[in-house]
Amino acid sequence: MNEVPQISNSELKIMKVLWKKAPATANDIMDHLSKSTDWKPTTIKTLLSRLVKKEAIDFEEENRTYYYYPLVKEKEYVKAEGTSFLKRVYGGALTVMIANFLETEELSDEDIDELKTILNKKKER
Amino acid sequence: MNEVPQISNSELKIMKVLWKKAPATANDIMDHLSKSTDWKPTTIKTLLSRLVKKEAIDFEEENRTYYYYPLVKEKEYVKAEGTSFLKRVYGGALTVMIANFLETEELSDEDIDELKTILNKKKER
DNA sequence: ATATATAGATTACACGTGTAGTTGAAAAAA
DNA sequence: TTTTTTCAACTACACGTGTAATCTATATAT
Repeated sequence: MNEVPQISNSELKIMKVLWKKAPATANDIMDHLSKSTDWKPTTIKTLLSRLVKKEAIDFEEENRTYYYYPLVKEKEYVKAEGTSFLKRVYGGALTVMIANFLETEELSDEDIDELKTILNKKKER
Repeated sequence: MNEVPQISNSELKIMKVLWKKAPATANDIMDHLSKSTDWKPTTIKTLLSRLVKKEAIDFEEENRTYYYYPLVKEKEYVKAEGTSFLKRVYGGALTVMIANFLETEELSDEDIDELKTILNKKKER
């Protein structure tokens, strides 16, 4: 479990596609992202190259085409980002952070029940 | 309630000092931060200037010295960052995010009780 | 066999950021 | 009054990022 490299916002969009479906070619990714961005194909190539360099992804070649797949797992990334956010904004105070989200955001009754269930399970153990 | 400007990591350290105690001079800030960073005074000046430009802070002059104070409130910043993090990493799924934090981080029994209390209050309303 | 399309590699370029050094003007000290 | 200190302003400079355009080599179509 190596360090999770820094992944920029644009790069993250690529990662998300690969986490959903890999291996994928640059064109596959282009298709996925054409709805939400208007990136040119070269932009995607650039981002892919940078991600390879950072060892966030890797690829295998077949007939002059690269099939990319993630090296960094989504779980790892999410964990790392969460920890970093927690530290940067809340100085690491998890409870404060969660309390803050609970208080300032909208939650349905179902959401609330779900979270309570998790809390209960957590306590038992 | 204007938009919260982009505040970088280094700038955030300055903001945190000002949120704790304002108005403050560059030297005051230097003192506060000398324990946790080894920034040169000019670095702090630069960051202060950038924050003024972004209208995250402002200042009043007295005897050729600037007394800085925040324009962006901590609450506003924290809210904005939280929302942005939530969207970027979790696609906006608050419950998923909280559930994830609850599951992967350590929580004391007291923490758990506190959070449950918040949830209960939330539901009543 | 030659022209064209295609994939990846290389180059580009502006803007934000981290981190200062230098300059200029005013205040304080000598 | 001349020197020194002290602010803030201006300049610097490398690196990451967002976003491509161009180049090069191969594959494909004619």
